[in-house]
Amino acid sequence: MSLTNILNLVDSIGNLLRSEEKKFLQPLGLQPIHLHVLMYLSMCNKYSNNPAALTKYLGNTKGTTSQSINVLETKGYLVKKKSKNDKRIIKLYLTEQANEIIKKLSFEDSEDFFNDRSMEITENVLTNILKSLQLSNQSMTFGICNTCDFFIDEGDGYRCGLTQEVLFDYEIDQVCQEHESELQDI
Amino acid sequence: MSLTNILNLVDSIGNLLRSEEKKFLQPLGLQPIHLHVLMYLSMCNKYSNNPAALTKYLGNTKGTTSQSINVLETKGYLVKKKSKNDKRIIKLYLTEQANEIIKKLSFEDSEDFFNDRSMEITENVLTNILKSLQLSNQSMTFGICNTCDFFIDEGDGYRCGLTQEVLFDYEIDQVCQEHESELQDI
DNA sequence: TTATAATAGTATCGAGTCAATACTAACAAT
DNA sequence: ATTGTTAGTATTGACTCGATACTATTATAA
Repeated sequence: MSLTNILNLVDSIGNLLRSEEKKFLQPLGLQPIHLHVLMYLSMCNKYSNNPAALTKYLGNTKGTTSQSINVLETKGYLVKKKSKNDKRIIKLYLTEQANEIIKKLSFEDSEDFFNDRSMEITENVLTNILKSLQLSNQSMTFGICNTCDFFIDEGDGYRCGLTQEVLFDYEIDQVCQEHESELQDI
Repeated sequence: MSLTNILNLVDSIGNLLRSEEKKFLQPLGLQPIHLHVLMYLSMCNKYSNNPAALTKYLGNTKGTTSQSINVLETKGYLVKKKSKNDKRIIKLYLTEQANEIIKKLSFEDSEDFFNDRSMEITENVLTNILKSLQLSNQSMTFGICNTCDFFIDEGDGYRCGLTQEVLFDYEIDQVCQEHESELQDI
């Protein structure tokens, strides 16, 4: 019942998932890194779908990230658009072709080995482990929008306290690179 | 509170751990795959410390595994010994140099955000997720010796029901490539 | 208003991983 | 003996990744 045990389990599950991913990606001519890029872009919000955020998320150099993006662009999985506010920034958008791949790889939640309470506890424990790892490594600050300290519920809508922009319903579950929060008690 | 949420958390924690691993390995001139090999060899039992088991565990081809092992041998992290029973099989043993690296990367369990019951539930849920993934993919059968259906507790000692060999105390917590078990109820 | 610095991203090259293929050696089976 | 299977190695080509050097845009400062 130790943190080490849990992290070893996380690692084992991760190894298995990656091993299965590989078999799926092989016929498509894609590498694991490319799938990570697609998955990230499918989760992230409008402040976070650029090469710099990807670089931070993946832990690679920006040159490497640039190459990964080019491969995906050439193969038709994403398109680049220059940001209007800041012409240095490039926004990345997934194509329908990419969305189909992501759909195939998402898990169906049909199987219910576990009761809801167990799932809830597991989710809380893992969330806190993730947060504390992020804190102790000071490296990554990614998180879900509506769990952020800057998130504001105005009753008739939502707002980001950092950018002061209004948030649409579909945006509040997305991953943001500017995410900040303290640990929760459980 | 869904399986998908939990698997996404597992993936995020995995990404973060790998990202941190990379920073640690860079100065040593090692790649992530090499650390996975070392970690596996530090956990596995005497039936599982050979290139074929590593190939199955890592999901790579045996040629690729052979190369990874050669790098680690050249750099002094492991030694090869031919098996006496079957001269085709090579047994892999970690050196002291490798054990030091593994020790540096193991987590200290000091921090106790979570109560024991939460940790226990999390461990059970993750264990069952791992098992069910292994079942549905029919690929990997690795697991801890004493959770195996072949494991026999004889009161005054332990025995493997598959090989019929006596198991020493330190062996019953190791990872085995022949592991088999059904899902637990929780 | 220029300089200067900082930020976002790209291009290129060398080192290294990985898959595919073909190979040797040892064991198994008939 | 033979044929087949299993365990591992060697080689080659495609590709990833990090390092470095580069352009373009924005921010800061004198």
